[in-house]
Amino acid sequence: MAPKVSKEHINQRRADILEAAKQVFCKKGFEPTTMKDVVDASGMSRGGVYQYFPNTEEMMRAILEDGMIEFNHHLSNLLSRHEQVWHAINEYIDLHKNAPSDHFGIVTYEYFVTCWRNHERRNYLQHRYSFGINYFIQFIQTGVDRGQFKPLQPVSVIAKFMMNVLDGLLLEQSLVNLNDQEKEDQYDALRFYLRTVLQINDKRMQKE
Amino acid sequence: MAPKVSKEHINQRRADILEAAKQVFCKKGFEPTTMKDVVDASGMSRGGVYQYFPNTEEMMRAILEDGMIEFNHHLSNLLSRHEQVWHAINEYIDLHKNAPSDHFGIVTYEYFVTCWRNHERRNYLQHRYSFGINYFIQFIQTGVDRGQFKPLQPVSVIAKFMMNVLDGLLLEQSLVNLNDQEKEDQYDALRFYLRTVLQINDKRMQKE
DNA sequence: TATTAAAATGACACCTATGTCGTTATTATA
DNA sequence: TATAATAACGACATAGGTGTCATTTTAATA
Repeated sequence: MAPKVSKEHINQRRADILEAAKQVFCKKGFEPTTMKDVVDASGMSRGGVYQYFPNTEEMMRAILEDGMIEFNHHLSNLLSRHEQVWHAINEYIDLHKNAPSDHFGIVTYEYFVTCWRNHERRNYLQHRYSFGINYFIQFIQTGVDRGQFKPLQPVSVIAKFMMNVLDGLLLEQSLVNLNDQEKEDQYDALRFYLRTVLQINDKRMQKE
Repeated sequence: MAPKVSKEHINQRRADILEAAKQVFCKKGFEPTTMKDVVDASGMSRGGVYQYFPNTEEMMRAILEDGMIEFNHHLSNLLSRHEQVWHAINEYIDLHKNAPSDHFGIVTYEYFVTCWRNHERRNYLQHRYSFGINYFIQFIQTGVDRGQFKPLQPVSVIAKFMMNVLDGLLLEQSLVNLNDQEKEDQYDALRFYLRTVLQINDKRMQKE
């Protein structure tokens, strides 16, 4: 006989569980969250949840994947939408700056900061990291190709530095008390570095 | 009657437990480490360890405090040892760069990255953060006072940015595969930013 | 050497999460 | 409407960590 429920139903169920899991993660953090927590939050039965995910690790991974897809969707065509690459970079930075202020960002850090003791998790982080770096490299290289940047350091070094700073800022915002001005100042400092090291070619650009 | 053992004995015992705890932390990470782990690693009895520390949180805190004292010891008189503040900053950066490569650095991050769900831990991080920032501010301000720097951004902003970058680099080194050259490049990028934003006044300094 | 404060021991009862599995409810097909 | 595949349920046995406490050992003093 054919399968018992529709694909949509399965997907919905899965999404419900992930929604519940994300809520618990945001409230308790990743490590302390137990399968029991998610079961309770989802309103489903123990066996029911286990049918979809064997542990919180898989749930987290699934949430991250979904988030990645959404993030890429936001960024799609970024470079083709801006003649000035510097504007594209600023849009990226702004998107980063205005990330949702739930705890999920910091929970993601918690998840990755422990990857040194989990091979699979480490590989996954490495993959994400490379992806992010390549994104930035592509940005900068496009600026160089269009004759807008004349970088004083290797493009890959600048890309890594940018990523490092952005990650650090998200962390900093979540953990220590920074007011809006201090936050803005830090992003300004990043822009200052980028403007300087990229030697942006257009006078108009340097103001913003 | 007088107390049963000497102060030295108590301190030694305490130090032994912390040594064992640190080893377990480095091997397993902070969260997964149980009191049982530390008891087993220390070779003491359950009750014996509990007489000194009620949980792993207190152990971690004690280890951090000891480390802080040692770090300050390394840095003592840094500013008075260098006429050129830029050299002092570089010594600081080098000390950071050559931090021991055991896992304790990253375990410390794990500990602090979860502080948003633990008030006491958060206060402690805030205290540490302020301390670090003030250290950097003092550096830069001294350079300004000595007429060596002409910063293009507020001193406190530069200090925070520097701290952010250094923290990020430690994290990056621990989690993703960076070879020595890439690592060096990232520290160079930080120095590039600092040289530029501080407008170091002495031509000789700008080379190194 | 005898005394005694307290350091150290380890067994114990309690608690909570885990993963499984036999049973029940559900729904797409015949 | 009957049926059969399977989604969903929830009780259960297991495992491991926790904090305590009565008991034993230790070493500074008298």
